[in-house]
Amino acid sequence: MATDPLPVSGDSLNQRLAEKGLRFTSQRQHVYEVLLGQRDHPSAEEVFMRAKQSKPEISMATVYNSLDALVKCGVVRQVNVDRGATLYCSNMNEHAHFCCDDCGKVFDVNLKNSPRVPEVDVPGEFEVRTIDIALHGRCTGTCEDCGRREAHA
Amino acid sequence: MATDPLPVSGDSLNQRLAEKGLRFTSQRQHVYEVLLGQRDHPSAEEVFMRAKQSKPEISMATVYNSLDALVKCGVVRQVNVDRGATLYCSNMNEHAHFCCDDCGKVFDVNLKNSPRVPEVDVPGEFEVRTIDIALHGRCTGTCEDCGRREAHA
DNA sequence: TTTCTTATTTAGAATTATTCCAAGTATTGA
DNA sequence: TCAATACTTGGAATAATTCTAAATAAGAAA
Ligand SMILES: [Mn+2]
Ligand SMILES: [Mn+2]
Ligand SMILES: [Zn+2]
Ligand SMILES: [Zn+2]
Repeated sequence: MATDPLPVSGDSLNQRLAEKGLRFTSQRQHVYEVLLGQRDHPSAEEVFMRAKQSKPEISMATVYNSLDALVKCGVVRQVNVDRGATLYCSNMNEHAHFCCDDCGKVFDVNLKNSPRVPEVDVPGEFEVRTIDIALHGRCTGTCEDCGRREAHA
Repeated sequence: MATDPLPVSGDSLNQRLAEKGLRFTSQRQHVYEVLLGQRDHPSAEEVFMRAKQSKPEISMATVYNSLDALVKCGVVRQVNVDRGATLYCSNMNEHAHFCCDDCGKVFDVNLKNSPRVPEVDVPGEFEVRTIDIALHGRCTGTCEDCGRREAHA
């Protein structure tokens, strides 16, 4: 599916961070660029490995910090689909996630137009901010990884 | 919200397990009863503590095994809302989860009638089996725990 | 029943995922 | 330019889950 046509970048990221009282740093920018560079659903560990390629001195702690900062300022979302590591998604369009229980890969799926968001009966004492929709099942197509539960993407 | 009016029990659990080639054991039954006895959203650790009260010899590994077995045979669902431990829900009615980002508690919320399930555009190569809907926000009501992120329920 | 086969349980070790820490460094704003 | 504070870092610590190998229980067959 189409990913965000307007990913935040440069000064814009700076602003987004500032709005939340967070500072703009080269590490945060770099982590964000890593996410934009390959728009799949990597774990913190995977982001760390990609980030090190062009910034070998970055630390795991900073990757976690940066991911948290990016999530807080709304340019990245967390994806929790199973018992494994949290994944990160840089597509901020409204979409759901399909997770293959067989190969573990996560894919974006579009929500159909109209009432995009499921109609929920939320008691008054709850203030809803975000809604995460996760579909589970199997990818039946040409997934060469299906069958082994290791390979994530 | 109302929890499942027909929780599986006794022979019925036996059958459900058998259908999946799993054996009925006193541990699995006990773990299931623990979940039915307090229908909130405990973590494996929490289930372990509750289970030990009336069956002190049960082990953590068995709790994980039992929870997995119960999930596999469809009488319990897993709930993954954040970076923390996986939670377990014994309410098998169709419902969504509200997770308070402040106090961490998870509550069941009803999906409105009509198209209960969100309309998603799933590419042909995916076979959807289950859909999980998680709402995030804050409980604004009389939550005495709100403000500290420890206490889960 | 008795026996055989295989699944399950158990305690504890091992792994994985994430958070915490203390010291040095960068950023902000006065 | 300086002080205050946020951020980064490597490594230790913790939390969550999985793995292991030996003992036990369950189901099927005889
Ligand atoms: Mn996504
Ligand atoms: Mn529930
Ligand atoms: Zn697959
Ligand atoms: Zn709350």
